[in-house]
Amino acid sequence: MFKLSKKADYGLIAVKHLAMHRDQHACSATEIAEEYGISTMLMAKVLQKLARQRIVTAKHGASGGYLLAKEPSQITALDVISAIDGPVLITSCVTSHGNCGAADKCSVREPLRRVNESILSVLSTVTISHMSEEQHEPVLVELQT
Amino acid sequence: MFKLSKKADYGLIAVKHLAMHRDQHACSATEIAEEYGISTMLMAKVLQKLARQRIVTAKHGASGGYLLAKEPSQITALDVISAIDGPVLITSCVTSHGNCGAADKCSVREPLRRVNESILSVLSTVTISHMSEEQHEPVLVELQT
DNA sequence: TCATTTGCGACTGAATCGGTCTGATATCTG
DNA sequence: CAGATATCAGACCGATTCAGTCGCAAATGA
Repeated sequence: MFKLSKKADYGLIAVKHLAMHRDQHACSATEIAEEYGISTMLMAKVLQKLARQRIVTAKHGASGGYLLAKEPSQITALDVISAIDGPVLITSCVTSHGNCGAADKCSVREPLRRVNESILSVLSTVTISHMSEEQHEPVLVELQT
Repeated sequence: MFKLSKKADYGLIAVKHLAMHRDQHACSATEIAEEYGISTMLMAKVLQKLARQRIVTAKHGASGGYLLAKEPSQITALDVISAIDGPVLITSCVTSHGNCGAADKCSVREPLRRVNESILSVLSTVTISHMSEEQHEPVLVELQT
């Protein structure tokens, strides 16, 4: 298929939540999870991955929690998704460490690579602040056909 | 993740192959599968799905096979992918028949719906003839942030 | 010191996916 | 007509992936 994992979904929810409650207290995983009716353990796991990629910063201890590490306008959807699910590659063959066996025969690799680029471009154009605003100005993304 | 299924991959390969061998004989599933080193059974299954969606037309019987049902410029990557894997929905909640339980709470639904639109737009801009051409003129896709 | 909270890895059950097999039907060829 | 060649449809299986859980360690505030 062609779907976001639930974890990536939860990651976006969490980051947007943090963006909305910025400059207030740090939000714990439990707090965010309960707000949206998501399993606490799972939300914790998601936030840990975001912290490891320096998208959010963690504060240990009582009354600790998470805070955004950057401005909402500096965090893209691609940042969040790839922090949780790894690099976004629409084809299985164009991995970093090796190709599929029929690489030389495969006639769709190059076109798909360009489609992949375009999707990355879409995902990195949408920032968390975009996702929080109400008005939606159209942006043009260049697509190499 | 965010990946094309192998079947969709094979579908694109097959359709592109048919586009290149158009106006010649009909290509059988076996012929295409062997050309690219793919299992015959699997390629047959993929072509059946493409035939059911009227992207290719099947010719039964000896020296039969498949032919493109439309011009290569009229077949988009989205057509092929959704014929094989079903509708392209990046979020699991925005299905046609029902929402996730936390739909009212979920704050990322609407932004993700717009991202989904943009991806559909990218995929439906790329046609099979685009994927066969050598030169690649950039096209601008509108992205509703 | 103690409660709270993150960090990390191991684990499990379920769902999806890649791929195969079987049998039926349609059609061309000799 | 007989047989070879193809598509068509659905059941089936094993492997991988994914969602979600658990336990324990480490950090930190009260």
